[in-house]
Amino acid sequence: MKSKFQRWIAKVPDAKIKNMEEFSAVSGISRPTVSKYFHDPDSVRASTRARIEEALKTYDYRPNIFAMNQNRKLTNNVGIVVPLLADPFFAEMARSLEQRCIDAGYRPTLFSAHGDPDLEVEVLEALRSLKPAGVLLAPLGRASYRKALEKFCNDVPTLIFDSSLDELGLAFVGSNNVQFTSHISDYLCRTGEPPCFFEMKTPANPNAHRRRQAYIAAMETFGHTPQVISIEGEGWAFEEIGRVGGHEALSRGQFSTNTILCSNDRLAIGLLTACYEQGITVGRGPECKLRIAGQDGHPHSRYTCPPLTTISHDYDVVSMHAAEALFAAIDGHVEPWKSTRIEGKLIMRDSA
Amino acid sequence: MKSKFQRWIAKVPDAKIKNMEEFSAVSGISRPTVSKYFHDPDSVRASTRARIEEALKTYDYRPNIFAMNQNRKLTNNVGIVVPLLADPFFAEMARSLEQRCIDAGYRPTLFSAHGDPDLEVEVLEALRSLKPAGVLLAPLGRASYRKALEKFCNDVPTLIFDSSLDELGLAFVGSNNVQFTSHISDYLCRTGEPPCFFEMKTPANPNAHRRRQAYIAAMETFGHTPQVISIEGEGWAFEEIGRVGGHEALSRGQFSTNTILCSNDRLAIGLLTACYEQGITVGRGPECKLRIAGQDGHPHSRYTCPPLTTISHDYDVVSMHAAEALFAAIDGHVEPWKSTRIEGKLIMRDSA
DNA sequence: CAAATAAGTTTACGCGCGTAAAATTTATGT
DNA sequence: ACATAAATTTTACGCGCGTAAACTTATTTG
Repeated sequence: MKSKFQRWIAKVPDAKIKNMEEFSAVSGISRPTVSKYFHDPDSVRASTRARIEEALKTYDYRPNIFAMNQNRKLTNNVGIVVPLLADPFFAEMARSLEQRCIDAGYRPTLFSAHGDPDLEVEVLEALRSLKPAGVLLAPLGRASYRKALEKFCNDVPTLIFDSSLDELGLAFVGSNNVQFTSHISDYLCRTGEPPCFFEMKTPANPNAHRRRQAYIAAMETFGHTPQVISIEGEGWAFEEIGRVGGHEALSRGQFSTNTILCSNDRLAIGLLTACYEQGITVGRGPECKLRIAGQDGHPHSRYTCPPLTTISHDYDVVSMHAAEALFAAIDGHVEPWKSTRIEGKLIMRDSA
Repeated sequence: MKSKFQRWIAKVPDAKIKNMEEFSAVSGISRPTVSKYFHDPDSVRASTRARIEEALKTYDYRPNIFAMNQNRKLTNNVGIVVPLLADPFFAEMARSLEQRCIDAGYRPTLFSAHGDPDLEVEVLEALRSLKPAGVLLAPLGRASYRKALEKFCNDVPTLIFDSSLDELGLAFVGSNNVQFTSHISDYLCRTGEPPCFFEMKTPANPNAHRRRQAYIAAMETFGHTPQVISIEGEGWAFEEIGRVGGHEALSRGQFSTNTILCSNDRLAIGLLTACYEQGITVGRGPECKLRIAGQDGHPHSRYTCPPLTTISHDYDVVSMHAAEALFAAIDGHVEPWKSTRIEGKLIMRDSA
């Protein structure tokens, strides 16, 4: 009866293979072995693998993903969650992480909290039901609901990146914000007047606090008086916040030196616009009134006028460490919680 | 025996509900009815719904998504596919569409082809196995593999947005590129010298061709001689292409008037940088040498120096039409293929 | 070449839920 | 109140695949 079925299929190669049963029939390999093959092609003998792949060419069957994931202890899904996909920094990180997941044989799914903590929690809930093998999470920061995250990390292997929350999850991988700010502060001090620090009073991201502190520490090391300008503004529209806050600070003469280090590039971009709108020239030349620097290496920073001097994340290295740490954990290589912070590279351009 | 089980559960409310069977026991509603409820809460009697939701509060059970989707003719998954998520235009469209899907009760999943046509095809393959109820697809354009897309559209209800490919899919919703270019060309002609047109010779997006043609038509209508500057460059790094191409065109004196209309905002941003680097002032003032305008209403265009005059997509309206057309098709409201093109809004800023 | 080991085959069951059919209960209307 | 329609319950089966156990065949090893 089986051979009869086989022959019938052989006569109709266009016939769609409905399930693994039928495919095992036409490939001549038993279903459990076919199942093993799809779980891990290297787990079957080379000759068996060849026969399966031969049949695969003719009948292009693909196992039902829902039925597969239903019973498997672990799916090969990996969730990538960022606070705001519209921010090119996160878009770039997400792209890089997605590629690494695919290369490692996982199925990445991208989620954005769109800047909304409630949505972040909802996303994690949805993610939970996907039974992911692991999750790469860049939390929203201070606005995140600590308890919900904690609970999630207990249930799902989660690697935290970009901004750290205590010792949550498997590990943390991100940039070394202290080094960022120290390094660029040092550069600014050596090349001109010591910088003021331009930031949001209530930043959306906890890294901002580290940067402010690192700025203050750096200035004291160099024997200068730190000056922090904290502007109003809520949410993730950093450019507009920087522009409006910049106008105010400029009008009130709040900047005590001609050099301004911004907490991040997007804020700097807004400040540059404010300067333009007030007719204030920015740059290193003698005719320029102000030097402005950012932090992040935002994809857009090359194209501001003047091009923005900044200190850039090492996107590739951060994403590599993050992905590899997660994959190691998924493979059972348990390690104690650890924080990895990658140094940034100074990018000298015309703005400072 | 059933009541016994029920009582046992009642004594241990912390016990995790494993499946619908157990949940139906503790809720006192039969499993088929519970199943109906999760498929559509309004399909059960109000009193039944109340009892289920009461139990839901105590036991927080959620149906297994894989088992659900396995047998359902249609899942409630909706795929959103964009050519490049790192482009803020698509990031914004994706965000908007995602929200509309959630509001309509669908489960959106975001995909980006990252500018790579091969990846686009792979994404569609992966999407296929998710058995989506529908897909919102912004194709890569000329580089897309027509046949793969066509096959996909035959199998999955697909709405095409942003850039149209013949009469593919259920329908097309996008911006009216002809109106875009005509409108802003008109504005530029009325307020100064007629514009040259600055574009990529081999654009990544087919809308670029429409815009060039509309520019030429508009110029002829106004009795001016059109002049198109087509620069070299492949891929999606438009800013850099615009900057490098801008330098070349400026050095060679290729611009026949003092006004340049760029094919899109990202190209304009690169050109602005090139102008800055050559010390050429851009803007409307008498001291300015050049006027530059873009097209798209890119999120960043407000923050260039000078702020970029552009014509903006009506993001909200486009995403609304796209989402509603797809949902209507999913609900079985079959309509002949149709193209909807939304007009853009002129945003006058300082650059032109 | 026989023994040992690895890989594949049979058989069988379970996962969690969709869904159909028939029986039963509940709501609706005159 | 009673017939009718609507909703729910029972019962039962199937989806496509994971996976365990016992057995058979193929490959490796000494």
